[in-house]
Amino acid sequence: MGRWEPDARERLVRAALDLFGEQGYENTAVAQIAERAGLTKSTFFRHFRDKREVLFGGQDVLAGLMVGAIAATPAEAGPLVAVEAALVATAETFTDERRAHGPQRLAVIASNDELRERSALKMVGFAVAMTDALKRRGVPELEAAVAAELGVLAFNHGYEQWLEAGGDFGEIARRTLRDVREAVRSLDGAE
Amino acid sequence: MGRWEPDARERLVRAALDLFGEQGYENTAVAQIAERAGLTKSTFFRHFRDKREVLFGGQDVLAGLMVGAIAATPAEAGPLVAVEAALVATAETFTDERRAHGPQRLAVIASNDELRERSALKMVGFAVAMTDALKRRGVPELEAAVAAELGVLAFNHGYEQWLEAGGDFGEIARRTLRDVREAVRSLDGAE
DNA sequence: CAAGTGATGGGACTTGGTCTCATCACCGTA
DNA sequence: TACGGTGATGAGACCAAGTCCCATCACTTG
Repeated sequence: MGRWEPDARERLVRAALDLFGEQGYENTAVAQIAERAGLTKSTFFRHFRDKREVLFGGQDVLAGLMVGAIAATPAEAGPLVAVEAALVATAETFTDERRAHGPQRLAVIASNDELRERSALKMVGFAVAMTDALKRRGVPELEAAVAAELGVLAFNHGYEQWLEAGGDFGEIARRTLRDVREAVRSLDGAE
Repeated sequence: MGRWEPDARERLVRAALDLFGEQGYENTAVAQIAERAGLTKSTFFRHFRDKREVLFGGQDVLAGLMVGAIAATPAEAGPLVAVEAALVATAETFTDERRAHGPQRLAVIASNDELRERSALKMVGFAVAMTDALKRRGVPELEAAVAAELGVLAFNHGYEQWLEAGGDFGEIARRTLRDVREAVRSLDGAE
């Protein structure tokens, strides 16, 4: 595969993140992002489906890791064990570099409706992916859906904590999933 | 408030639903929807934030009903009792007329990414609204989030069943919420 | 009957996103 | 070393979503 300046995609992400921080998401045109990255609008849309997607690059990879981990979990294990494995499996993508621009990314997303929307869709994507993976293990529909939803909740809480404090995401996710399970138990106890 | 032909908003919704069904969402321009409703593009965007929103009219009302019901639940009641009240409180909006074009609406949403995205955002909106309402009752953060998420799950399953079989949505929602709770219990039992 | 109000029409304008075609760097091979 | 193939890019036309601004029209109220 031929190339000129390498890493066009990464350059676009960086340019976008910077410009969104400087001027806000809505005040930044795609053409401007491309220009700062030394590219053109055409090329931008060749790398990203739309303007939003430049902020959600790795999400599909994450879903894949989750599904793989659930499939690889021993058949005897319960659904929540598989979900735990799914969260832990994503840990490899939580690099220091990702943590560096994480807060900036979150701030941009929080500032804009379109972006919150896309974020919501990505989370639903995780839930659906895990639900399907669990069903493929023979877990009944509703149990699978509940387990997946709790997993997404734990994932999000874990992500927040990882951004704040750093550390091994695998451990953090295990902890937040345990917290979620405790919350479930106290819920069911109270009436 | 002066007016000409009344119910501009309803006419726009009907026109949109029909055209989406006939030609698909993407092949239908806003100007065309407006034209069929005897209006113009300007007026369309005065009634709806964007093209998607024409399919998600009542959702904000639903969130309001949920929040109100949770606030009105006796203080001694547990979070899931409040969530049940929230779901039941939305039953009044589930009219026969709404059920009539429900399947068509769902089919259109399922056919398009932008619309699934908007739908996901609305569900997150429900979850956030209920979570906040529960926290205002003194429910700890995580328990509130879990209860709200389970509530949204039950709501969605209930909506599907209501579309299929009809009946009183309040009863249906109570049943699906009970099913979700049972699924939670079997989850926690298995390991 | 005049003035005010709220909903609409109309059109200019920006930008996201698609599409098509030309171009250019690199690669393998003769 | 020349040549053709391939894949990434550039360039520009084009359409539709969404914003803005101003004129207009129906209806109400004093």
